[in-house]
Amino acid sequence: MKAVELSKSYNPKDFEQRIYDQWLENKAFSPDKDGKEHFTVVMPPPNVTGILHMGHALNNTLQDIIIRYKRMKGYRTLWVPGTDHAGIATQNVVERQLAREGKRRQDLGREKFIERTWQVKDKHHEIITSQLRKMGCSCDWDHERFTMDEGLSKAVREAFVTLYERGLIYKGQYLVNYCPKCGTALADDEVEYENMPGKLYDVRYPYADGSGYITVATTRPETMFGDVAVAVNPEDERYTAVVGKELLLPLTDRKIKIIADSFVDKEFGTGMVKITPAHDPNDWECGRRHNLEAINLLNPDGTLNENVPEKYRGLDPVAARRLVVEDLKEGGYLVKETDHAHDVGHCYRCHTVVEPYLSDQWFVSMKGMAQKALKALSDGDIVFYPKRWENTYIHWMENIRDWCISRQLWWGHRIPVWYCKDCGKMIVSRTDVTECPDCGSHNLEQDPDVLDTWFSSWLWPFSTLGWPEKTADLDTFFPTDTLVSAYDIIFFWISRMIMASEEFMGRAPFKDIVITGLVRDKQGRKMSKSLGNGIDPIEVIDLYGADAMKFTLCYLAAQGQDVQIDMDSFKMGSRFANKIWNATRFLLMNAEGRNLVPVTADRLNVMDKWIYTRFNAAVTAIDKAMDSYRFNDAAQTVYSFFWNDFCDWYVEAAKQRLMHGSDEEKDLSISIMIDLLEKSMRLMHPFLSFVTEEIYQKLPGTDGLLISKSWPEADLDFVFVKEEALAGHLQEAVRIVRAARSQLGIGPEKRFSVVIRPAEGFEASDLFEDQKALMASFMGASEVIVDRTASADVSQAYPSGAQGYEVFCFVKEAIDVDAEIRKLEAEIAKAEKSLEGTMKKLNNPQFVSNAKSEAIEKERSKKAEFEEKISQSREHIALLRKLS
RNA sequence: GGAGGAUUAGCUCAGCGGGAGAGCGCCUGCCUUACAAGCAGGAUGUCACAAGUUCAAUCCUUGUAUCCUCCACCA
Repeated sequence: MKAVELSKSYNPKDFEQRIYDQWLENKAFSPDKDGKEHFTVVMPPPNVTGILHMGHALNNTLQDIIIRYKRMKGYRTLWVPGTDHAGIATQNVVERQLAREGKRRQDLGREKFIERTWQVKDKHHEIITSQLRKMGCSCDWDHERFTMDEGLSKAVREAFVTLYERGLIYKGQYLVNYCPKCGTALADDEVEYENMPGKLYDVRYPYADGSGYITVATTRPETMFGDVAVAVNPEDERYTAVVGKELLLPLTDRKIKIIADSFVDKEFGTGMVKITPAHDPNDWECGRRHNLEAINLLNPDGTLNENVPEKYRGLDPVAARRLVVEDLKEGGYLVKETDHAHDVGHCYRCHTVVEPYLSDQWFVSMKGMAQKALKALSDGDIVFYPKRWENTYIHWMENIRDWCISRQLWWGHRIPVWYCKDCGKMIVSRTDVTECPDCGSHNLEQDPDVLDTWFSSWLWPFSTLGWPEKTADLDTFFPTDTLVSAYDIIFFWISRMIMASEEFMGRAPFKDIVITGLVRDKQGRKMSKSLGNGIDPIEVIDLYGADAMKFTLCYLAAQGQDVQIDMDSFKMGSRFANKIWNATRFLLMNAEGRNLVPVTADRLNVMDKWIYTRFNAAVTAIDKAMDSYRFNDAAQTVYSFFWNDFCDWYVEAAKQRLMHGSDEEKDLSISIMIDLLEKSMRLMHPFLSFVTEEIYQKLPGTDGLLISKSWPEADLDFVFVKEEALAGHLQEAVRIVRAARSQLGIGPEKRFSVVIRPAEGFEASDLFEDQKALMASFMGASEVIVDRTASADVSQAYPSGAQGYEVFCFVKEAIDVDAEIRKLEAEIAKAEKSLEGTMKKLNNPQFVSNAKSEAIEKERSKKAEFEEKISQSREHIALLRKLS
């Protein structure tokens, strides 16, 4: 045959782009119409605010590996790609742009602002999808979705209106987390708490009747203008007498009462708490229990409003606090200030301090949905990998609170609610409303707010497949199978998808939930834009290639543990890809002019049988690893099979036959290796997609694309347990001689003869005899003699050995006798120590009666081994002594 | 306050109830007609600490220490 010649070095840039285009042209990512079962993965949609980072690379690598594996296994695989409009985050990006131009969003107006945001979306979308292509993601672009495209917008409305009709969505005035900078409400889990230094102020509130005063402790004195009561614990005997008395609120002329409420901690501060319902969640609850008014002190921009005395109006809370403290001090109200570190909520997008803020918002009632979501887990409909995340999920679901879904933003899905400005009617509708159904007025106004971003992404597993329409896709590919995500969005996204799916589809959206770790830098810090410690996947691809990146990430992705990497980490994948390239290059060179023949079991020698056995073991191990999402195990198996077994041992051994064999032997040898290479490409394709595809297409006898070929299922006809063990002995003998050579400082150019003396009944004696030539070449020996009777003059040689045989290297002149004797003595000491441990076990009657029989058997063989080692070494010492 | 994770070679990390592993780094020798991004050989560990369970513990249990993450509360 005429073989293709590979370029001298591995250069992924030469083919990665071309291969990806080829996959696209051949529609290789489309679900195969004839497959057996479906297998669906939906990609967690990246935000269109930025570009993909290493975390995305890890996620998408694992998804791609799963998808490619399942595709080769014959499933109808669909991987749905897409992006998320990312409400606040994207709006912030645009607002920052505007700020640089000295403008605010109000200067543009809603329509123009949204238009501009779409441009930002388009730009980032372009970058993100090109990154995914460069990574080699085999997602079906025909199924790509965006959370704000037409179909998904329809799904959002359907979900909103349906929930409203089911009484699960309501509107009301509540205390919500509010970011003054973003100008919008936030959900509870969008607030990040950070411990900050602060002060605790003890403030005197005088009794209204002038009979003295009480002292309250507060960290936020500026909110005192919203105080409507002071609370004490009903069981606090210190204060039972004063409950009900009136106080005069300092700096104002307002009177408030002392009330009793059990939420007050007697131990904290003075045991007296000022109640400010509009500015503290606990106070809000307390106020509701006691029917107290809530006085809102804040404007939407976070400054103090007309409900505070004039001199404080318009100030931001920090400035107001300073002034209030000053005035309290002056009025003699401030008793003391103490340092008090406490957690302060910050906006998860812009990191501004979040204020509790009283406002009209829309909420989803969550308790009922959480119950169903919990049941999905307990029924085994969903399974977390690793399992420990189930606790996190359960805890969150059991403590769930209603979800604030309205956002005072412009970028997002407009809330599908209209208000009639004439009769005041509220209309919740799936379609746009232009006429009031009650009074017929056309004077309608849509709710100005948009929905939380997650209100669209929680529908992702079915909205992307066409819901609420009954589409063929939905019918075929839903429910999806595996979701791969990092743990930081279990609450935001995963939990809510499960709830939405249970609510709207009546079942879980996916079965397996694979939680990956976070990607960190070498200092263990999370990679982030602000720290500037992120690694751009494209940089990695440019330097090492996509396969190097994929393989390295997979190799490091152990069981949801965080991975710490830097640019150099990817060398490992790069070296491996290079190794594959070069092994192929060598084999193709040797295939030149040869006839490829069918490989049948009866024509195989012991090394052939060994490598086929190893191959099948690798297949089995990878199947097992993939079934439990142990990606690193799979990657390690691939690596050690191809590099250590195939290249280092098998191909090296085959060189003998290739160089010195008959034509027939050469044909057989190269045929076997090409066969194994072809199978290896299939085995490795999920992990190193580009280089395996490129090579596969150049192998003789292949046609079509590797991506669409079948997985190399384990072949029991090519598993040879006995030969595997025999080949192991051969390798060991080779290692012994190589080690001796290295230790004695004998260069590779120096040849010497080797005598192997097998013990009686040693199982590999015949093999050694048969494979003398091969062993000699591995050992660099001038000749190998297998001599059962030790007729050679062994006393002139360097002695060594293993269980079952001894090895004598005829290199008398190189031996430092004293050093070698010391070494052997050390080995004897070590073996004696091991023997002691083994004997302790074997002499222990409880071990013999309780331990598993394999364990006992193993100890017995260890005993024999150690004993042989000791006696062998003693003999060798004696031999060495004769030399000096 | 609650929950979870980590602690194994110089570094990054696998692993496992029965003789301690990988990659990188390091040392020695090799450009052996695929690959120096390579080949061969080698050194390095009280598997955090302490108790317990077990015939047997790096692995299971409990406690301790250090580090990290999440949740809740914080007047």
